[in-house]
Amino acid sequence: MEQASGQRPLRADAERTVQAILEAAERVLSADPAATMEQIARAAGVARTTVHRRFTSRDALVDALAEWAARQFHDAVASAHPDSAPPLVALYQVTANVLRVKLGWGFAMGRSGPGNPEVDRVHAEVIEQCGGLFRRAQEHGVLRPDVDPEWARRVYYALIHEATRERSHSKAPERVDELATRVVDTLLQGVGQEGPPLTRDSGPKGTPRS
Amino acid sequence: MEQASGQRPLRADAERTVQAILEAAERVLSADPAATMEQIARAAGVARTTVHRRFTSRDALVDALAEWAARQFHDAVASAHPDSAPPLVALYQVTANVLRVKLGWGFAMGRSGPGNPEVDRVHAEVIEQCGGLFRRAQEHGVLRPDVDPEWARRVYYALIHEATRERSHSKAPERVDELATRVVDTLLQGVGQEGPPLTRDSGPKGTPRS
DNA sequence: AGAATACGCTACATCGTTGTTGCAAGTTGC
DNA sequence: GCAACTTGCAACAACGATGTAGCGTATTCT
Repeated sequence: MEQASGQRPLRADAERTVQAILEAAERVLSADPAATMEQIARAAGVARTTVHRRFTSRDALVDALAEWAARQFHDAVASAHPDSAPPLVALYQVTANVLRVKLGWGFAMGRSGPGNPEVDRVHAEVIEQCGGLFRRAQEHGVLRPDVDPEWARRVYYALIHEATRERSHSKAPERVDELATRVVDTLLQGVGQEGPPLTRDSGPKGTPRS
Repeated sequence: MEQASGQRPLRADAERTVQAILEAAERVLSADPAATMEQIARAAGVARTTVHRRFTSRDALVDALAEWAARQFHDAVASAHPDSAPPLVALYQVTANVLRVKLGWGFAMGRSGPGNPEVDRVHAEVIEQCGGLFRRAQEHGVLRPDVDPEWARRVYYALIHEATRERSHSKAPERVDELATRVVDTLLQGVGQEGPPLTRDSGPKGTPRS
């Protein structure tokens, strides 16, 4: 077992094949989570038997995929120094980094599920870091004191996920910055006008009271 | 084809069986989208063959489920009068109604996909209504003028979806109101302190250090 | 009560997917 | 150039899920 993880040094072409399979699996499985090995193999431009040679089973393949994505995810968050940089800077940096990764590996990151314990461990670690960041943000007055940090984190995740569902997947760096700005803006400010909305009546416009 | 849709008047007990199957399918499929007919049948308390008697195929079952959920979704939105009530009232009402439905039928609503054209039509209609509501909200000064209405709608969907992922699924009415309040609050205000965050430097704030 | 309908159960046919094996041909690396 | 490695291809076995059919029994409706 564990053929995909560098058990023994693979030859150059074999290494490329593994990479091609992983990328194809990402693409195909994000479109249809129940896709067959045949579809994945065709998308990777290899024979189905070759896929089985590199990954002992279908589960092993999606496991490797999830593990690879989890590592990318972790690195994207960690490289933004979420527990040392100023909260707002770190928040933006984390957002941009994660978006960059998730734009290309959307499938493998969503389907974490209780499968690989290693993947769960990494995800929990990331949640821990995000939680710490949000706590610091709250102490620094970036977040409102009365919001549940857990809810804030989940909203944050959801916004990032939604941002990756944008039309026209141009992975250009400036596009990522634009998306990150929108995510952070929406997270902190929402989409409404200033002023507490629910405590006031439905009073339409007229008195924006600038 | 089309056995589930009242082709011919079913007997009372048969009608109940159909209902039980749909509810069980919702529960089981939300836990595992690739669940077997056997699992669904067991969960419904009937034999697998009975499921096949009521639904010609597996696809027909999930189709019926999606159609049923789409109708519920549509009714939940329409009954809030999204294009006549004051925007803020309508927004809250729509949120509460949709939450009420989705708390019990989360699976069938997420998996819309390009399957049943009727389902797609209903969903498009709902999106149309939401779009109109958000446009009116913008005109009434509830939404900021510079936000993309489409982005606002997607954020709205994501927040509702996230709210249904809460621990402890108590479908108590007051719980729904609490969730709806949180969703609308977060949508309009976000989770941050007042003031534009990204234009200012990382400086935490006016020294809250109590 | 009687006819129609619905259900559970068993058995069976079919199909698609998974995973394996062997061999020939092509590629890489020394 | 040669040995080791890798891939494609074809064939095969095993498995689970889907869908069908028949029969005996239970329920509903009138």
